[in-house]
Amino acid sequence: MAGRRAPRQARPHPLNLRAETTARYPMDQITDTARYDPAEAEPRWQRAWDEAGCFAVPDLPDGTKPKYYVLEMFPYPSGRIHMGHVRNYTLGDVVARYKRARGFAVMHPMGWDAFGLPAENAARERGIHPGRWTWDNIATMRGELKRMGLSLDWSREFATCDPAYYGHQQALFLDFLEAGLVERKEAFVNWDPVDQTVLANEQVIDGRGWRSGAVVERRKLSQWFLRITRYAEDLLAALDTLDRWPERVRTMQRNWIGRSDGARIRFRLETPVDGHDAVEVFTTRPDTLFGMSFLALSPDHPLAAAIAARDPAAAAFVASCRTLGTTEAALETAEKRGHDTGLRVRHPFNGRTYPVWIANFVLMEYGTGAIFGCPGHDQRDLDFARRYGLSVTPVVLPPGAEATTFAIGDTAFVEDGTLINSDFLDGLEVPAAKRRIVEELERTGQGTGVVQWRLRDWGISRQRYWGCPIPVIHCDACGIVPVPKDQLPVRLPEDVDLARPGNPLDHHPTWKHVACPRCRAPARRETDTMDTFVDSSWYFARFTAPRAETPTSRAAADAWLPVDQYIGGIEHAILHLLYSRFFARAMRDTGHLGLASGEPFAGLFTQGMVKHETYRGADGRWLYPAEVEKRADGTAVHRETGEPVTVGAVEAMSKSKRNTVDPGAIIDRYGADTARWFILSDNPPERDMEWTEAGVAGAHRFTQRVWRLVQGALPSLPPHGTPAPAGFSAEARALRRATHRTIAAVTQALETFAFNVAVARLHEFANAIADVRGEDDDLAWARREALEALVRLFSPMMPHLAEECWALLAPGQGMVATLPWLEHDTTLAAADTVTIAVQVMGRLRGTIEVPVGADEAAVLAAAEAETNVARALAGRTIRKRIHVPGKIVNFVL
RNA sequence: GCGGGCGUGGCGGAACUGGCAGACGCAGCGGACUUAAAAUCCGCGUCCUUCGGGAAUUGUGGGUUCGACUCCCACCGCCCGCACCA
Repeated sequence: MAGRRAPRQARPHPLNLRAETTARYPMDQITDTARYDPAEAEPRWQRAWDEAGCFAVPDLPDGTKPKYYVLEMFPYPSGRIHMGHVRNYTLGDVVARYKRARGFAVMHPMGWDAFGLPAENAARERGIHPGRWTWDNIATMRGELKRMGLSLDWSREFATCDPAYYGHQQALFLDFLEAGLVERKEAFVNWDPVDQTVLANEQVIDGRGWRSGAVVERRKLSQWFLRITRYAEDLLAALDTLDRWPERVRTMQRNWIGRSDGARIRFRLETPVDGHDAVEVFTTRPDTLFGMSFLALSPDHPLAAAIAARDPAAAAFVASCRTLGTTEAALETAEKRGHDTGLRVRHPFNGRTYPVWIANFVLMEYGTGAIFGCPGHDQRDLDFARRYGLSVTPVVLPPGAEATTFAIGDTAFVEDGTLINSDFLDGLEVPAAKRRIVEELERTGQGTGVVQWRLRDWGISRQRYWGCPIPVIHCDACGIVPVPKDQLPVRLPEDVDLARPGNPLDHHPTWKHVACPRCRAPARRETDTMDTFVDSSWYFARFTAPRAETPTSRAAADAWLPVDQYIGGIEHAILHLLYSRFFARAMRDTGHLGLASGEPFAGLFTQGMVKHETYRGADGRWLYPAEVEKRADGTAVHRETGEPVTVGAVEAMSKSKRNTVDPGAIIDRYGADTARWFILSDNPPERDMEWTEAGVAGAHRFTQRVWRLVQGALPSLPPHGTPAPAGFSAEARALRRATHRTIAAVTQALETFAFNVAVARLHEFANAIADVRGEDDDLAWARREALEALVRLFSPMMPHLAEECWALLAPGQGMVATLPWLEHDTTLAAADTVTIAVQVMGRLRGTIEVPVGADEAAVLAAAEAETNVARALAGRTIRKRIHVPGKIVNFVL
């Protein structure tokens, strides 16, 4: 999932391989044996965590600890992990490790979003079976993820392409079918006539298929739909309860669901056509009904089809609209065009008739596929009316305008005002006019007030091989027959021909031919597979009991759900998250979950992209960062050839621009902790970050600095667990204050996803520890306290280094991964004295150091006495003295 | 067009509930250590300075306040999402 729409990472360039690059990095030339060696230490600690089972949790928690479910969007197994994955999983791992230390039973699983088109493309291009390609990629990527030291419960791992997973998905489908949540209906699709397949909207580029280049047709096909619209009201309303979701994601979902309040109005046709004697339109502006000038049908409207059947000109017009494609972009750029059918409809109230047009800008998918045109108060209708010379009557008067002189030019008036030229609505304001006319329409049986949704049912049919088969059978006698549950999973056949265009399951020689489960007559399997978004719509529930015999184990699901913290890319703000919200409700209503709220993700965090500078060689070709050497003078050259390199813009890492950095190469060179620390330190995690070599090197310096700090201090430290001395010097008290303030600050930062702030506080703390030089017993004790705190505070971010330091500081005292989080001591964090800023007329003139809780008179006296302040005050009268205890003094003259 | 968000040094960014703007890191410059380099450590935002300090500065203009990065109004710029949605 993560990475399906996001830019995909490149295959590693040969230059990224370890043997090629590490020799250039200076750290390998260093002979200092005291250096921390992540390549040796990290795998060792990963084994230790694994053997101790630190991160495994049972399906049914024992109830001694509160639960916390951390989930990152699971990856699509595209080949190798990329920096986007590293960022995503690092963020989740910090949360998981922190919450574990805070005493929660933490569920933190990982799996694979393993169905999808790239596997079929790879099969075609390289002759590898999609399953083989996918499982190989999973093996590679699992190894790469394990090297990151993530605190995952790997015993829960699964891949969605495994029949052990998708069989349960088929069972869910059958339950949804029985509950009336699945529907088979005709729908328009993007049809590629060369590849003979349905294309997703994003696979249509400029009206052509992305692979074949053929002009895409709009074709009506029978498709399977999940009835997400049944939950539209709840999916919208419940957004208000998701207070730990980003506001913009909620806004995007609101727009997507798109509630609009309006009316349906019936217009009688003067001459019935083929059984149609009326047209129903939807409008949000029933108040403008008296400003009507025409009625327009979508080219896909049934009445348009009926007209086209009799009228070649109409048929030609409808056909020309079809070739435009269904992408929003294609519709947007299209000019408004129409065809006058010659038919007329009668107005519900004024007795007049108006022409019926077929117009290319009217969408069949929204409302009723027909509109009434009011050019005075709708820009689209106005454009259309001007083009075809249709009448324009203003019926809403802008505030302050004069009814006798007001006229519409090239801009429709779409705001509120007072109704004119509108019979019984005259004089009413727009909201009142809307209410009044709906009453009138309902009273006369010509219309009704309705709520219209933009959200459409979810078409899940895909004519693809590498997806979950839809478990139904088509029988000529019995119709659509569900596959009996005891025959699940319906497995994909292994032997397929992907070279032929069209649906591989459909032209498989034997697979689809089965006996009808009901009447035993020869029948055919459904050959469509499900949209891969289905796979990712319930995986979070399956993780709670990944080996259960049924899709979920109710006890496990109810114990662990909802996910407390979900983390992933903003590119899934609408579809994946909306589909999952729908699935949680549908699963609840079919008994698979107890989740009363229907909300699968209580908290959501969307991380930013990872970007990098781009480089071009002398010949204009893109170069990988690993091929480029930055010179001290700021110029860049090719490492091998020495030719100059042009440094371009910082852009999202992408294969096509080759501005990718291979995580494996970074771990080889610096270790996982360095990569994690850099990713967390650079900027706030919701923003896009720039990956820079200098930044990684800086992060790596810090790991070595910490190691030196601990090693250097070790000989002079009292043993772990030594009781505190009776008293502390001022210097020792200051260090302890720094320790306890840092505990408080880092805790606060981790709670609020301000990981970059946590990193900054830990830098400061390390500086503070290094600044303290004395050897007295009390100071040594405070230094141990500080170093132990430092290590434990950075442990969620650099877990391996933390273990390695902890083993030095407290040998035989267990692993940091199993230690509780530190609590700060408010008393120790409190200062004895405080620095107060002294202002004169709001300008800073000096600072004074006063005891905490000093009385106001003393503080003011000290402030006035400060030399620089005194000079500023000399010869002036103080009119007012402001004193904010512990903060500031301000003298007003 | 509608909706959401953001503007702070050369760069990424920090700043609690309105109280010392620029923490921390990166880059750059200077210094220490070294035969030298790397590594490491120290110092440095701008302008003026009589070296005490002073002035300007958080996109722009106004306002509230003893005091504004923070609150209010107007404007400018950038980013993201949606859109013939009737």
